[in-house]
Amino acid sequence: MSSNTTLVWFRRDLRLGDNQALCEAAGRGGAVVPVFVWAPEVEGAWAPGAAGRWWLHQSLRALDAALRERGSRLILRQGESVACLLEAVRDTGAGAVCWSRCYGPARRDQDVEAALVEAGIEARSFPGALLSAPEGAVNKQGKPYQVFTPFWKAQVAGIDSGEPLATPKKLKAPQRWPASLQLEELALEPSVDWTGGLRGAWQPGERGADAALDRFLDEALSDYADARDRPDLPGTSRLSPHLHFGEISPGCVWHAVRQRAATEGRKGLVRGEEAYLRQLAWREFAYHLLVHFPHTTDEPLRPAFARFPWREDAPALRAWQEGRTGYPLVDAGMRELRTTGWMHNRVRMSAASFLVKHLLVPWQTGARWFWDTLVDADLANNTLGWQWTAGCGADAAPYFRIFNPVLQGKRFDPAGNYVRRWVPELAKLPARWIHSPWQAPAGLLDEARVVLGDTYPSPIVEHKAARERALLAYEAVKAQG
DNA sequence: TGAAATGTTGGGGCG
DNA sequence: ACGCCCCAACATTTC
Repeated sequence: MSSNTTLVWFRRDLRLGDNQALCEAAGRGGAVVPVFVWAPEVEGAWAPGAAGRWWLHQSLRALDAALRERGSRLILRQGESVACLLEAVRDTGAGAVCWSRCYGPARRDQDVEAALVEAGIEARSFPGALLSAPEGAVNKQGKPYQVFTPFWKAQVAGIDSGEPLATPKKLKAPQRWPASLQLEELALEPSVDWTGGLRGAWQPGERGADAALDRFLDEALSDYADARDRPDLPGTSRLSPHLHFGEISPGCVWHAVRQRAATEGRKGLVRGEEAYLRQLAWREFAYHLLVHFPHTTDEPLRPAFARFPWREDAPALRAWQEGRTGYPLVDAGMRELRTTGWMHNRVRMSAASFLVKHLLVPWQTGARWFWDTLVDADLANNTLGWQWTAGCGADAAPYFRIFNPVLQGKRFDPAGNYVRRWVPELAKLPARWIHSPWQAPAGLLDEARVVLGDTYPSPIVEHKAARERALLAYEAVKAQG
């Protein structure tokens, strides 16, 4: 025990590579004590959901294993963050605490920093979860950006994130390790195991993140501009949960994509690379909005939407959640979500639009369901996505843009293979009818063993009528701007 | 990061 | 050969 021991407070940066806080601690030459504090109460209503807790459990185990390969280990504590950290400082005699900042409405970072400073402990925090720190970013009027493209051009597009920081080869252990809870004691995994589908779909942890990035670069990036909209193809990066938990840094991903152009001797980026970096920039934009408008997790950014005549419709909500709306693309997406904890973004837009516009259920209700079921549930991205869909957010889709789930299916799942995978009771229908089985000739339905209203539901709302109802509801918002 | 309604155009069938 | 109509294809506007 000596005052040149440094605590590394792991937050949502569950990696050893390109980790500023860890490198800072290791570079001091003294002992390093990695600590994770499970303090869900701080986030209040937005404590991690069930799927996110499952992922967190796996990721903490992977982080501990990686630390042990380097002569270290992860200390687990549970309770209020300030109290736990001060206690860990006392237990180890540490003189400093390093961490990667978490951006969001919770004020934990500020509380911890103030408490450490007051206790005479050095506090060093780093912006490792984002490409650029959001606090000071403002437009020419001195206000936060509310439109993506100017934000992209001024704040993100030109970033050169440079070489990622190397992984420390060895971490000096303290003379005696402080007490730690067992991972199981945090009770992050569900008591009734429903996570088989998650286990089959993902490899949480830094190694899984690196593997996902390598696959994406080798197999999907060049076609990303077009294939990213195709839920039937492996055209996306699938990095979202890894990025959420910081198993890979956005700077590392950004650098890897740009490096690809550099090694091929290109000055500019090809379409796919540019399109993917823009997606990473949407993540930055989401955090920018969350930091500057923290109330938008629960309230629409555009105040006029307080007047919107949302409906209470428990049976329709349940049908949506369970993937039995009668619209195959929506149902496929909602079942993919429940099974794997993830849904393709193109389908997220269609499914979310269906809940908000066809069913007139409040976007907050959808956001809450996604929060509990997505392994990549992220307060910034989830808030942005739902407010975008509902038309009440920054740079949002106008309310009168109403997705037609049949047309979206025909356009982006042309052979119907995505629907066949997740809605197997429709698998034998030919592509022509698979997105609108109610229009199929009776003989074909018979051959495909489909009985509407029995083996697969009839549509719970009729598209044209639902569209007109949504447009009528929107009048209430339009009236006074 | 829509879709539907409405408008325009041009090729081809046909009297 | 000509004008007329139909309608697909595309463009524009409206929600």
